[in-house]
Amino acid sequence: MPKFLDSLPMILSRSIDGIMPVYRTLFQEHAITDQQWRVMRALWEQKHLTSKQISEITLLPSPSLVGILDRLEKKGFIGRLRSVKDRRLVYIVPTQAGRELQELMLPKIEEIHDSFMKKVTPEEWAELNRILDKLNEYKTTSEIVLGNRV
Amino acid sequence: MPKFLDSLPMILSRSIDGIMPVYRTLFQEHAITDQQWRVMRALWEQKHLTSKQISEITLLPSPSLVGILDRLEKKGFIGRLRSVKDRRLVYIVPTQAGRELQELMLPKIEEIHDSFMKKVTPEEWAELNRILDKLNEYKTTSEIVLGNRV
DNA sequence: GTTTTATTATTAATATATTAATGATTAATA
DNA sequence: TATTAATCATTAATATATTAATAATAAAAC
Repeated sequence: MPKFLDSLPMILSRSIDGIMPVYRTLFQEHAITDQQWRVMRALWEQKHLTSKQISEITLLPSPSLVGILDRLEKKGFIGRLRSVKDRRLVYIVPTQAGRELQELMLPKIEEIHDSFMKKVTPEEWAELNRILDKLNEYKTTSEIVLGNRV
Repeated sequence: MPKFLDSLPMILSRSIDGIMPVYRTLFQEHAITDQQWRVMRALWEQKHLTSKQISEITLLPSPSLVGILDRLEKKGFIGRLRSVKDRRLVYIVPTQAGRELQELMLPKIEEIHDSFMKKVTPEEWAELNRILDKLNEYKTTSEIVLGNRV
């Protein structure tokens, strides 16, 4: 009856708990958090992004982003620019210091990424993505019972 | 250059973001949180567990657990019992109401689990676990370069 | 053109995560 | 056995997640 530890949320949590500390060592060297890096990473090669776009790219919830952007702004890594065409929008732009942080961190982030890629074959990596996507496909229970005849 | 969205943290985050809402609907019906359910689930068929044991089983960090247990206690689902043999330990025990909550929720949790299991073949599920484990195996960079000759 | 509806960023309230530190207690060691 | 080191639960400080609500603005519908 080991369903708890083998449940989907638990195996994914274990995986994340094992993976993030590898990145976190780097984040701490630059005194930023996981989420703050996600935002900076999303701004890579972008002139600007709205808060909503950043939310969609980074998967960070909008209400959380307010504080995350506040702190990045206070650290001098980003700026906020209210759109003149649609005054509801706020464009987030990396500052010079933000660009420098990106340049500094991205190569090491990619190193870490590569180190994970080396642990599995390209086929396994593709399989992982395929299976996760399959688990996230939306189907109602009845549709499953009916044998996927959507 | 889509490395960001295809990075390990991002694909796992996307997966969790897709999966948890399915469970959360049930949690909300019983007015508890993801973490609070994890604790109750860990206590299933256990007379008692120490806070530390619960932390290890549920992957919830000890400092978070203090508040989570506080709230479960306030809701009447668990009790705290100081050990007499080792007065550093605190045993967490489910109350009658806690047992009833478990009985009520566990079947539905298993239904949800089964609905996910139906989305993939048993082989795919095993593959997923195997690949995630492989990604979490600890190897130093040099060991990988040397071709796993540990 | 004015009312209604949508959208964007934000606030508010509560719960949790992360890191470091602490008090109480027990185990290990000189 | 007196001292030191380790362990457990907890606190503290800061950052983020979750859900619901709000103010400002824009788009749609009447």
